[in-house]
Amino acid sequence: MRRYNPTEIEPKWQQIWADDTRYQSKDFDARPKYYVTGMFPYPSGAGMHIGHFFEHSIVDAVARFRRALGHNVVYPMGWDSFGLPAENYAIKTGTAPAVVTKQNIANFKNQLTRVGASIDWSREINTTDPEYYKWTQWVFTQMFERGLAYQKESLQWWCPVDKTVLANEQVEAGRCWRCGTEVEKKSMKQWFFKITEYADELLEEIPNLNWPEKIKTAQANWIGRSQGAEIDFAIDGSDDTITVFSTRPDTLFGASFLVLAPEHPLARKLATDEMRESVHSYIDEAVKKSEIERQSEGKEKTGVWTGSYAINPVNSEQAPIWVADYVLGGYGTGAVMGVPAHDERDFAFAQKFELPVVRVVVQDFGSILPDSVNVTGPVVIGYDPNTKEFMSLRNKNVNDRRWLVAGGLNEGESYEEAARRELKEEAGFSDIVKLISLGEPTNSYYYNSNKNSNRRSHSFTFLAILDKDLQGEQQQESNENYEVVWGSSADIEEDFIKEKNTSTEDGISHWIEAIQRARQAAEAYDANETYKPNIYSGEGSLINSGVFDGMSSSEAREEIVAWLEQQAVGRSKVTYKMRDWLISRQRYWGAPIPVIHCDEHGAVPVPTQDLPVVLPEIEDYAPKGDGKSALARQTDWVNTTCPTCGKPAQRETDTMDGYACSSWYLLRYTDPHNDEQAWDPKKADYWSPVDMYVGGDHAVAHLLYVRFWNHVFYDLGLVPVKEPVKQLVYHGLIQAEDGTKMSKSKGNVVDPLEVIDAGYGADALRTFELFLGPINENSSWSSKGIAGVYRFLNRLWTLVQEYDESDKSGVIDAKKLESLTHQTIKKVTGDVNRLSFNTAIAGLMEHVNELYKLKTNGFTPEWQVPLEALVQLVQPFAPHMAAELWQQLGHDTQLDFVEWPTWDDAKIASDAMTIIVQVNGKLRAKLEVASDASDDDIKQAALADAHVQQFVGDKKPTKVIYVPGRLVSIVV
RNA sequence: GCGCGGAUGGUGGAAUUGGUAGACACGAGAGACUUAAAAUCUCUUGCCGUAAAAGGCGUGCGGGUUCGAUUCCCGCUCUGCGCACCA
Repeated sequence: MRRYNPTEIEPKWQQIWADDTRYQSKDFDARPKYYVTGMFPYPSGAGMHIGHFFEHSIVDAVARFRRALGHNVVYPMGWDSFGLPAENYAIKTGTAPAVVTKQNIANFKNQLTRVGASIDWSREINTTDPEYYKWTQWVFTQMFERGLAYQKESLQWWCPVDKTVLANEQVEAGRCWRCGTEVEKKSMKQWFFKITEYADELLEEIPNLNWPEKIKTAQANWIGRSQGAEIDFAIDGSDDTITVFSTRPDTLFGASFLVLAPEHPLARKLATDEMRESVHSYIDEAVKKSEIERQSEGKEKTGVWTGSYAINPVNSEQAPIWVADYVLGGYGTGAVMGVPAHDERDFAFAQKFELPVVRVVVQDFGSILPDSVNVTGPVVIGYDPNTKEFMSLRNKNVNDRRWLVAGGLNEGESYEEAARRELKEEAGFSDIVKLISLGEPTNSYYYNSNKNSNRRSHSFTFLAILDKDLQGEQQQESNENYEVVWGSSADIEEDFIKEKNTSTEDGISHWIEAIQRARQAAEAYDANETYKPNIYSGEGSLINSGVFDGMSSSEAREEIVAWLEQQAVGRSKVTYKMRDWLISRQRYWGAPIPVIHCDEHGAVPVPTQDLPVVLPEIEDYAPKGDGKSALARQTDWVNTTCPTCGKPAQRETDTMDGYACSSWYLLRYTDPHNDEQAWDPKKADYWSPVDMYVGGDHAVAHLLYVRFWNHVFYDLGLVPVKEPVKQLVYHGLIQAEDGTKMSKSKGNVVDPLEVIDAGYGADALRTFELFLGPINENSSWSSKGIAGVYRFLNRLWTLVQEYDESDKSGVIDAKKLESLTHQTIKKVTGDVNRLSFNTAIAGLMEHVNELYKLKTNGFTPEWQVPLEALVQLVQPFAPHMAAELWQQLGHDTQLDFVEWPTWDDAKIASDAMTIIVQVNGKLRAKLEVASDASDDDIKQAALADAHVQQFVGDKKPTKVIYVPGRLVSIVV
């Protein structure tokens, strides 16, 4: 018998695959195309790790599955090889980055071969190859001509160690994403791509993407579209105006101050003589501060008054103008209106600097009813700190405790006075230790049948600290109807929630809110703290807002903006969080930005026929901290002539962000060797979009840029669809055995080649990585676990060997064998389709276990077909073994293109089925019945079952439910 | 703080539309083979209970809907990730 020896068969098949062209995809083939790949890696010196292998296990399983389904599969591969590690290595050692890169690529490629990935190497690309970056540069010139690439002097994040500018996406918590150094701000002239022009389009397409929700929301948040309004505030005694951006123009009447970002152009100018010095020094400090310093100060607000006032356009009231760094210069207009009553940040600021708080929105409970008459008054909840009990009222007529002390405001009475009065009348308490206001007022809506009108009950809620033993007489009417009861807040709340679940009156949540606030206030009282009510920043009804009073905030938003527009002091406005994409890098190892600076013609793009602008070979790669790349010192290279006028001119010395190179590589795969154009649109037509793109990194940056470029290409007529990636698969990480992240420094990295060479082989490694769990979740490596998968492969191997060597004269239950096989084909096919590889493999294991039971009666010739199917099913996971066994089963065809097995439901079905019987929802019996038994017969059989009878007994079943093919549920 | 996920045996995980919770695997235990070990094969394995059954309890916690809930609804707790003073 041949032993399973992956170290022998795997290299053999890898050689066969490398020697023929079976994995080379054909353009314009009549079969349906399937384009699948993983995110191309940066070829680091460390080699591929277990995560790369995981990614390719997924891609390769899908590629092999699709090939067997009859698709023209392309599984291309390439190298994202521009980047800092190679350059830093070059600075240290003087070795040209191109040399190191070449070595690393060879290493990666060898590793990929050793997993048995069915890659079409004829399409291999490399971003550092001039043949490739020629077209990256060409895309830049296209962008430039459409006004989508532009140069701008701006303050930029600067990493003092890597000596380069960083994009917003490359700054993580105020630190450089590469080296972790605190970043600084530096003003420089930089190149940008105008991604903001596509913000709306990119956002609109998100819902149509078959991508993980997580990524889609991350992208939507990143784009950060805000619908709002710009509002112009005149400045008292000046011709300047300040325009603020707000998503809540409905709160305009509550704007009691304005705040400018330190970077705001008017910030210094508006400082009055007395305030000039403090304003200027505040701004100087703020601008100097790094992001990390601003953040480390937490939420503590700082700021300074300019001494000037703005005029609120709706009510002509004066609003002091402040400068504070909690307002961001780069977002909106760099100025906001302070509405402390309805914005937490403004509230904190107002508290600190004692600015007025004007409440203009009241929270509504229940749906707003038309023509509501306002009734106002307090709601009071009693609390006895000695017993920690809360007081409510029990309604004697309906016998529930979901009533609180509440009432209307008498003429001239304050809420607090009314609260005390009601507490005495309704509950009999006149000694109140303390009356605590529970913050923001609320509205609740109801219909008053006595008065035949809708009511809006506008109430303030109070917590009354009481001693429950000091209860006096209730007023007679109250006494007749209500009894004072005490209990935990949860008890009371429960009664209200019960009511809420059964009642149609949605205003009930108003009372629940009151109780929750009361509980918080009581906890604060017990802890001897002051209760700090939350400010209300949600939707509601307007108050203190002139003619807009009573409107819902959503309605008022429109009405107020309409009014502002009519007065020409405001306008509806959409703002995005996303900024333009900064692509300039002051580094050597990148694609040179193809621009020539001419004194006369400014920035001129290099004409297509002069591309590529090739990176010159140099001696010293190190940047000198002057904000320029090493290229700037290559005067021979820098000095050139203007393409427009031919006069002396200089080359741009910045290189492009690596993300630019990776933003179009998926298209280059469709036509990788074209030296006439970036790709032939006909080929892109055939292959686009990518059917499945697999990765586990870059939720926003890369995946947004790829989309952005493809949208641009679509507008240029170069691609057939707007969206480049149909389905995105985002896999989790494989962590170390202890559940922590694998890292070189921790020394817990599992080397995939070591696992293969230890004798487990690539098939076991691939299969195990897919068996660990759902691919979109993180999982942990397990050295024991891979042994289990190896055992399974070994059992499968042995099964075929035994069949091969047997005289095939056994006894066999052919029907069982067939049914099992079809069942497994169905399961594995379905599971692989939905990328549930772990359950597909489990199904295969189960199948092999069953076959082991069947083989105890020996083999027969009928085993041939089921074994062939099994080998086919295992092929996406363990292709080497599958190829070997396929051959051993007597085939000289390429298994890759043998049609995937199909199943027949009729062959899965058996004559008998198991019906479970439940009595009152509990499992009591299992019945074996004929598949064609009638519903009534099954019900009768269920009732007749002795065990079921034990539970039914003399009681008469009130209901017998039969779910066909599944269960009988009896209710007694 | 906001957004998006997740919580199931000793462990990783399964249950695709509300219908036998714990597939499959690891670990553990027992047996067969062996002089012995490894490998291999077979069996047991959620908890309580029992000689064995019967029975009871069980999918983070508290409620609800339903004949029936891991699955749906309401309210919490913990946890992972993303964004984070974005007005």
